[in-house]
Amino acid sequence: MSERISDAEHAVMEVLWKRAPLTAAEVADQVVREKDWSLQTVKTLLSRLAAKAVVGTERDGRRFLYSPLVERDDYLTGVSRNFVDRLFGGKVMPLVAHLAEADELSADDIREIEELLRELKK
Amino acid sequence: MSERISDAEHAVMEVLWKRAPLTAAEVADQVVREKDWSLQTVKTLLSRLAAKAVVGTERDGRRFLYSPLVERDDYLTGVSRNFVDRLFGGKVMPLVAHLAEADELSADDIREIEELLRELKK
DNA sequence: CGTCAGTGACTACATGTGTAGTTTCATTGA
DNA sequence: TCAATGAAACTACACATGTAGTCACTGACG
Repeated sequence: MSERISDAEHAVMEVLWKRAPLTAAEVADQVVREKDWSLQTVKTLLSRLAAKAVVGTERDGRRFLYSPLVERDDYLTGVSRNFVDRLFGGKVMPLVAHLAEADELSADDIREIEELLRELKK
Repeated sequence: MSERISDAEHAVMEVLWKRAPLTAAEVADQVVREKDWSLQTVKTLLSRLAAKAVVGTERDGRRFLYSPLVERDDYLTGVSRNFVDRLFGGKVMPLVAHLAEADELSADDIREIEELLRELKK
């Protein structure tokens, strides 16, 4: 049932996942380093996220402090699963195979992943 | 510049990637096994894909035959790259690590991926 | 030859998304 | 005290998307 987070909203979430709580202005300051958006745009996104209960608000005098209510990890798990399901029939192997074939994996990547898998088996 | 393919459109593409060219009715027949859509819906999706030049049309009497103009592999590469870039800073390792931590990888998966990586190094 | 079924073309319409502008209200500095 | 400032709330608006409905045409069948 977890609410959908759009691309633009995601950029805002990344800021809050780094540091929170923040005011809208502080979030906008950070977001603007990446995206060329106006303060109003960021505020709209924050409102939408709050409406979806993906971020929480806490009154601080006349303004709000925003904090994520969803863990970044949980979010990533959700979208990753969805992604792998939709595009690779739910199997991770074809995804890795595809990335490998498409030369998206460097030798370093391969070594790191092998290392990781070795750890996992313990 | 490659045109965006929406989720619903993607389901249609999967059918055409399996076999093509097909008529709209044939595509719909296949799609309906997965999604509970009407023939009209599938036709709309085909039109939109054709408008975006993601599928090509060839007149066959009074109807059309549809074929993909985009390779499945190229499409997958595009979306995978985009996905990994947006969510994992362009690195595949964190993605695999994440899936692993989230217990999305079975022991079989791990073995298969190791096998694949071993092959790659040759 | 007239009718019907199948086909593409066009239309529809609610909701989501990107991207703000405008309004209203309270606080604070002069 | 009063005006300017800054914050949230509300409004806007075009385009994308999911999900069809309707229309007009044409060829096949009786």
